[in-house]
Amino acid sequence: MAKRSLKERKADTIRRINEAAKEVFAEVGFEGARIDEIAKRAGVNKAMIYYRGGDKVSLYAGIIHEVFSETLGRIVKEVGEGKGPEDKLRTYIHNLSMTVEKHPYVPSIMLRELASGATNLPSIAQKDIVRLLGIITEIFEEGAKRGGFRRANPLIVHTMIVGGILLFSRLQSVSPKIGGLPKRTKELIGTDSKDVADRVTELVLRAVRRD
Amino acid sequence: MAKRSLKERKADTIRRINEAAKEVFAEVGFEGARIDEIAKRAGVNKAMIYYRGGDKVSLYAGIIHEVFSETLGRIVKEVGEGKGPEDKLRTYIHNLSMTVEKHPYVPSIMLRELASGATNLPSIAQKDIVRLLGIITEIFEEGAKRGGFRRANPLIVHTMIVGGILLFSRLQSVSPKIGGLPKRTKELIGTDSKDVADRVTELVLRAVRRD
Amino acid sequence: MAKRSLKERKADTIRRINEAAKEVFAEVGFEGARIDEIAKRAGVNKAMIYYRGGDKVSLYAGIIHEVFSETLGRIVKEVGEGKGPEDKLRTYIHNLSMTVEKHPYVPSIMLRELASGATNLPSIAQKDIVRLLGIITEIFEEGAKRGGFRRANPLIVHTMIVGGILLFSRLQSVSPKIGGLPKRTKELIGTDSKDVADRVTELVLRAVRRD
Amino acid sequence: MAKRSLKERKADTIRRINEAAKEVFAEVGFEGARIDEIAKRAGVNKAMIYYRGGDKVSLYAGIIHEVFSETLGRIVKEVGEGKGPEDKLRTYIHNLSMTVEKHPYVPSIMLRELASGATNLPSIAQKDIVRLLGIITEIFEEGAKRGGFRRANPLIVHTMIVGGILLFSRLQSVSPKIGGLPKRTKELIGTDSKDVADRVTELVLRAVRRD
DNA sequence: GATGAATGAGAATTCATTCAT
DNA sequence: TATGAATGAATTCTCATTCAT
Repeated sequence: MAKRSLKERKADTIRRINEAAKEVFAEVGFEGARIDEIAKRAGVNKAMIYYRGGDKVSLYAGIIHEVFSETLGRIVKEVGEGKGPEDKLRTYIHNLSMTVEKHPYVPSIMLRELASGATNLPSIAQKDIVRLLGIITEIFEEGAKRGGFRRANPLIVHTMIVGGILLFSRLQSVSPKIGGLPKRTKELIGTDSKDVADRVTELVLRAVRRD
Repeated sequence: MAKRSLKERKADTIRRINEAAKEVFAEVGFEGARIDEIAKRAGVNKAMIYYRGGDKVSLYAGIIHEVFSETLGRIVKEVGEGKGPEDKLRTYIHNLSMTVEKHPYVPSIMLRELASGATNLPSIAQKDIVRLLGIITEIFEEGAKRGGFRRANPLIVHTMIVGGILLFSRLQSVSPKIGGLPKRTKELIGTDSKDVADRVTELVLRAVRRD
Repeated sequence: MAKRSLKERKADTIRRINEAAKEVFAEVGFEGARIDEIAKRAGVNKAMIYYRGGDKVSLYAGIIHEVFSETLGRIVKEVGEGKGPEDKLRTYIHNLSMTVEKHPYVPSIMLRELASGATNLPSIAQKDIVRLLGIITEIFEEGAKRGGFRRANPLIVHTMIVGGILLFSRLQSVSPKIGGLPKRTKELIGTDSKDVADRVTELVLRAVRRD
Repeated sequence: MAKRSLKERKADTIRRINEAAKEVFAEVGFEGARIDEIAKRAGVNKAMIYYRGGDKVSLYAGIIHEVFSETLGRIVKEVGEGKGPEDKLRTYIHNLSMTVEKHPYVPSIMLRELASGATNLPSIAQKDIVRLLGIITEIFEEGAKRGGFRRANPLIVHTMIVGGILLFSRLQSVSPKIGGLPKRTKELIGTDSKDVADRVTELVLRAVRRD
């Protein structure tokens, strides 16, 4: 094995811990996650996790924050550059979907946070959510005024978008475990995630466009 | 105080245990739930739970099964009686929404199950899900052939419907805890749940109707 | 084994835990004490200790408080009844010595608290100490005014009394472990504790009496 | 900054480690002391402590030994030079007090050792204690035979002396933390340590002198 | 039917110590 | 000489579950 510098080893260790934590949190949630298991998957001693400054809570918070700030950052920038509400809505959906595609552990974690009432969600992430809701509300306001959108409750649309993306992603993961699925259903589930974003986008736009 | 028969006391105890369990599982999930807490809320001794309902797993399974079989039973019956795909889709959405309305703990539990890959979902409930997916698939097939539906992936529509209902319900619960929400957003969240079903239905129908 | 009622068993368990805790805290101090060891000596499962409401801190605090309030109670009462400062001083010393005789774990615990700056001393016990110092100060004031006492710093006298009692008690415990003690020294150490109180009293009175 | 030789740096490092260790051991005892904390206060890396002084036990032993051998050496020498038992007793007390004055961490450490039954006391230090007890025993024997001392148990006198010095020193440290002390008591505690030795000496001599 | 007492098997976290550079 | 990285072995505390009455 090629020798690596101390710095590289450190960085690698941290990265492995983070990867493992994402996996485990996604699989079994915050409460269900075991530090032992994270350490094992990261290939480090359990104490290493604490040495690197993280107890369970901060490990979790770090992961959430990373994803949220990245996603929100992209959305703020790209939606800001969008021409017209329809384009902006496309961008909005596209970016949410991209996050799920890049970080497959996100749906599990987010669904659990929604389930628990955001118990373990760091407060900074809560602010990110508020901003996200603000953005889609603006898109709809603009759409109703200038663009061709019907009047609709943007939060319901938002939950349908996010719900569609998150739940479909989970359905894809869960389906192999579910026995008795007919072939046809399996094929429908096998849709790839870019495709999902496109289909969701299409459905949403049809739903909100003025005739 | 009027004396109650043994039978009545027994039934009452079981009912209280079930109510408490639903609450706790919804609040903190399966892993996070504590038998101690359930016992406390039910006003019974911890040992009583084992004496009655069995262990944590079966307590959970019982709750899930109750809701699933009830919901699926309704849907099978009423969708079967529906006239045409549009009517059937309305009934489908309406019944899902009704379950959430009657059993406010359902969204939390379901989202967690989706998150965890149905780890704790009893196998009988898995069959129920398969049947549910079968039903919506049929509605869309019929809609594409005879009715006025466009070709669409019914699973994506299903996840948008369910996602919309479940996530919006959670958003309503979580929102008081989230600081910094603008008034306008709070108003939009305050929509009542029947209304939500109607709005979801309307959006979905617009999305899937052929022009 | 004779069957005992639930209440008796409970009381017995609590008593055994308390005894064991006193032993262990005395032997190795608060920091050194292991819950495992306490449980083992008490003949109960480790979890029992927590079931009975005590974590390490409260277990310790309970023990301290018991001894302090008992001792101070006796001293306040009996010193109050004493005739003249000399009698009161005898009573003061006698009662401190009695506590050590009845509760052999006290010297270890108190010396450690003095060493650590009362880190683990419950605040109520701190108040007890303040009162104790108040009492001896009054005895000396009265002694200087009315009785036949010389002017002396009562706190120094107090520390010599308490130091003598506590350290001598410890010397008796430690001496068997110390190799190389000459016979004569061993004999001197073998003095019993009532005797110690008497000798301390005699020395102190000689030291403070006006010629 | 002037460059220092390797030797100087090494010596300085060792000195800093020793100072820090004394502080920490005094504050929280052997069990409570953390190598991390010692390293931090010494301004060195944790591994340095092992590289230099060995492990926790030997670090502790080194500190104890230093103080003990120094104190005993002084006492042996100066008591040997003393004229008559009264003078020797003065010297004995004076030297014990001097050690406490020079090494403020000693009372805490010694009280803890007494508390724990000398668990962590290196065997060489145990021999020092035996010699110390021998010396005071001899002073009293001489005093009873030739000088003007009454018959008294020298070990009890020793514990009163040592107890007075150690406990009063601790009382001074602890008192700022204790709320509710009356002004008068605070003033009495504020006595400086040389003064304490003088007062203890005076009290002891009055107590043991033949009338 | 109901419950207080009790426990085995973990769970997170800490810490003295060693390793590799 | 000096140190950051890493870990094995505890340690406190928790919790689902069983037992005895």
